[in-house]
Amino acid sequence: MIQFTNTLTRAKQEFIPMEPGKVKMYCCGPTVYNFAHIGNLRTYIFEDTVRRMLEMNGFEVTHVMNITDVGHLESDADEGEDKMEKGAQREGISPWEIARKYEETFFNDLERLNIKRPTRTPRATEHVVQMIELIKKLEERGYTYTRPSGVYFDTSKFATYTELARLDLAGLQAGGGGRVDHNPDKRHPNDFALWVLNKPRHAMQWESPWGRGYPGWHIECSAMSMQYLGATFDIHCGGVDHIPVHNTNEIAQSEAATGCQFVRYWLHGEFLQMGESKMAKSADNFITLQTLVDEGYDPLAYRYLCLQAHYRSELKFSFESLDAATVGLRKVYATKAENDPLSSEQAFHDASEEVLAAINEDLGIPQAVGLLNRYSSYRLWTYFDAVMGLRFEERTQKAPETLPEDVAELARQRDAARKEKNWLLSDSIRQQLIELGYEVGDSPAGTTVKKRSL
RNA sequence: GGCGCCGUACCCAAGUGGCUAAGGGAGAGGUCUGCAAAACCUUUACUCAGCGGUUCGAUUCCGCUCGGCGCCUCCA
Repeated sequence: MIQFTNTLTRAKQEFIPMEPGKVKMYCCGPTVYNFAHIGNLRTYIFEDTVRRMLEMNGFEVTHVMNITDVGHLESDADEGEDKMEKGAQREGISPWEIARKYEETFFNDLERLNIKRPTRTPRATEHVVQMIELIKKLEERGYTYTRPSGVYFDTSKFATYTELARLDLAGLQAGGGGRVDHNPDKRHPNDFALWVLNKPRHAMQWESPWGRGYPGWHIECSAMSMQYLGATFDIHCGGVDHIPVHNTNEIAQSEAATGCQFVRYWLHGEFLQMGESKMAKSADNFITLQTLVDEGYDPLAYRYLCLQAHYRSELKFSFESLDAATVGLRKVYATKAENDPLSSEQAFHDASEEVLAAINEDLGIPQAVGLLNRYSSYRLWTYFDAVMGLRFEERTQKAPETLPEDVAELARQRDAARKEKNWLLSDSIRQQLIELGYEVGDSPAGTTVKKRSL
């Protein structure tokens, strides 16, 4: 039995897809105006394990992730400057080039983290027609009102607006501490733009029945998810920050348009904590995957770190814990194929049932990792790498490498020095080899040298 | 002002109404070694922020206090 904590009910529920054997899943993707940071990537790793776990259970998963390449306003206070344009100004290239550039680096990050490429990754700019159709439908059904600044969704017309986030609208309106900008065009503070009008400085614009403008940032997820997955689909994933606004609005506009349930299971990943606060692109305190690589870390060590924390708990990031994960993963890769502790079929079967049960209970990846470490079985690691995604076999079954000649020569010199008990020389050669990035050891056969894998 | 999350050993982090509170890292001791590295073995929370309550029994449920964080504006 598979169980997920469904944000809709705030309870663990058995997962049963609409169509036997098939799962339709949508995940909020990146806004491609800058590098993804490792906090963003934590969420994509979580979503990847959801998909992999479903596949291990025999489901055929259709995984859709949007690419947000339409710029949206920085805030209501900003006049016309959006993220895509901000990035474009920063780098002196067009918004379209910015979008393609960061889309590419995003996919590159996924690859390095061994995150499976989603089945489809539709771009918002290529689905403006579908968004307009959806807004038209909402307009026909009387859920919208149009003002000079745009077409808005009237949240007061959607009775279950507060359901997902359990919002207290009165409370939201009472406080705010000055953080909420009051847009005088909105009837209710929670109403949101479906189509934005009269922002001439905005670079990306399209014609629409309401005039030239661009889509509001929630509508793309509704339009694209329903196009590729249907009016109702099984799973929608995202970060916890999306619950009160983005996902809430997605539900409202989707269900108002179709009259049927939008998503059956909502799964939300918690944040990565950087020191005292969350990592944020706007705060400039973010670390990219490339930063980690530049510091000499293996992307999969970061993946391993993430696997050790439950997706619904905050994870405190530090280089100390990344170091710990690196050493830990190195030991995982050192698991020997010989003398497997689970040599009997019965033992292997029992152990894999135990690990799968952990994984299937609300994605208990951390417990599963704990079990895999405890069993320390090559067979078991190999089997469950389908979910863990640590490239276990690839990293453990590396073909014996051919050493560069200078390295081999140093090793020979060291053997000679050791034979003469010239410890001073042999130790200095060892140091040289280590600095070249090799692991050096002594065996009865002489110096052993191998490239450090991570 | 509203909504929500969290507080487990030096660090990261699982987990459970009651058998020995996972796992990883680090530390300590040992085997091995010319010395190391690696590996292996042993070891490290009578306790789960504090105080009350429910209970035969709570770290796990409830309340309060203290502390940390997130969202309510774009945000994974």
